[in-house]
Amino acid sequence: METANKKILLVEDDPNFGIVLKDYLTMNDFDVVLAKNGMEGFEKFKKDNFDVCILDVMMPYKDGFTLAKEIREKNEHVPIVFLTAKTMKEDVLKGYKAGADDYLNKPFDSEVLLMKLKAILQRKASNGLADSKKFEFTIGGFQLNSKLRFLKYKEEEAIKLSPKENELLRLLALHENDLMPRELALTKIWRDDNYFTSRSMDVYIAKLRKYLKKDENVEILNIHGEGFRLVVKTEE
Amino acid sequence: METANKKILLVEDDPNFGIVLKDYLTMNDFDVVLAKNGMEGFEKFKKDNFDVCILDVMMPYKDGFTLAKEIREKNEHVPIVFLTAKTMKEDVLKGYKAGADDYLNKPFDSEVLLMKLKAILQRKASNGLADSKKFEFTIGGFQLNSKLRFLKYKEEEAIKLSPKENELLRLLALHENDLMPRELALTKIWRDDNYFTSRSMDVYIAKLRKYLKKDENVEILNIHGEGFRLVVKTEE
DNA sequence: CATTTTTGTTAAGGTTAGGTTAAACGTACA
DNA sequence: TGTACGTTTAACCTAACCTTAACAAAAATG
Repeated sequence: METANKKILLVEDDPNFGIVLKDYLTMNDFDVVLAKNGMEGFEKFKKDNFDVCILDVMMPYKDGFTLAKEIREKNEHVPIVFLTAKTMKEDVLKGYKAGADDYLNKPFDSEVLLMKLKAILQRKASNGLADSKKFEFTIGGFQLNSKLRFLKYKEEEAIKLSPKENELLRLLALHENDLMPRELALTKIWRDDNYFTSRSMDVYIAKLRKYLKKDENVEILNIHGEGFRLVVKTEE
Repeated sequence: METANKKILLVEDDPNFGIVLKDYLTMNDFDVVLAKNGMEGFEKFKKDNFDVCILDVMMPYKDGFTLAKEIREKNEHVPIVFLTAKTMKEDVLKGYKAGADDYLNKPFDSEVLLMKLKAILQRKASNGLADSKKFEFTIGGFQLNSKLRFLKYKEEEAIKLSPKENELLRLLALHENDLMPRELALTKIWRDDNYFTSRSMDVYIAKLRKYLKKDENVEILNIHGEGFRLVVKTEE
């Protein structure tokens, strides 16, 4: 189903080490987004969906623990791994309290990191079927929580979604920037693919478009005769 | 439901270290069973149910990794933490392959171990089971004591809760900010899930809402067709 | 270019779930 | 035997949800 690589947010202030690590992970089939400080890391986190975050603890302006806390507020479940040169007890405690999934001392063996990442991703995956477990999404300026069925735009009050709205948006998000075939939604959500369910789905697409209008970088495009595509323009 | 302490199987061949660690964990409210080698460890594992296993890697006759493999065959999910003096890459890799949940180098800080154990147990707990022995909750400005069945707002006189009010609010609090499925409350509290018990539950939700009105940051939201959500807004 | 098919959108209708209050019921206990 | 308390049932109303219809616009078709 999902053939895409796992996406990693790597926040590391040492440019040399950052690049090396990024390349190493990329070589091992991860999609890596590198941020060079906590601020940038949080911005990038908000704009995309990651499978794991790797955070350096010692960073200027915003340290890894503070960043982790902010990330947890946006997404309760994304695994976080800390990197640190320090071995002080205080830091370790702080890290676990912030919801760390693992902890690595620098310098560390890159293969160990790789094993840890795989262990973490597998743990998440085995608690339920891979992406059927995924219910938190970032869609441009929106935050979709499809377990609690709400859609939140920036700091605005969350909008409640109906079951159909929710499942449809979730399906679109799972295929972000890619085709979400009409027939897929109809069989998965409506359990039946006929003229009327199809029209019903169009009604729901219209509803979602209305919600998503708040962010002009987000839109649902139609691919005539095929399905829909949720696109998120990422401008610089 | 579960009032018992968490049970730990500790397998450690160094008698001095083993006793010290056992005492330390016992002091911290764990039930510890100590085995002094892999063979004995496996025998004890088969005879009881453990919440976590802590295994020394370097042991005579049967090392920790081999033991871990045997344990995994008996129980796919019990968390395993390795202790080792070695720092060799090989061993770390072997450990993760054998399904380790964490990894600690000796000598280590005992408080770090404690945090790790808690993190692991919490991870397991949040994946379903173990709704534990929690009876006191802070809900915004309220204090719920569900053993004594009262709800206190700030310094006001405590309100007495009826058994049903109490259990329902407790269930909601256990799932604070998360979905508390309708069906869960009905099966756990009403022992039956039908039209009338469901309506009865709605009546109790109304009662609780009335009590909770005192704090405008606390509310019970409905998730149509799914259940309820006790939300506590944390303003800054 | 005319025609058919697909999609966009809004609104009406029907059904079910939930919110709330009050009366009925049941049981323990004075 | 009545009254106090917890709980259920009834009743009524509103909100939520989904489908269908209707008409307009866009895209494909020949």
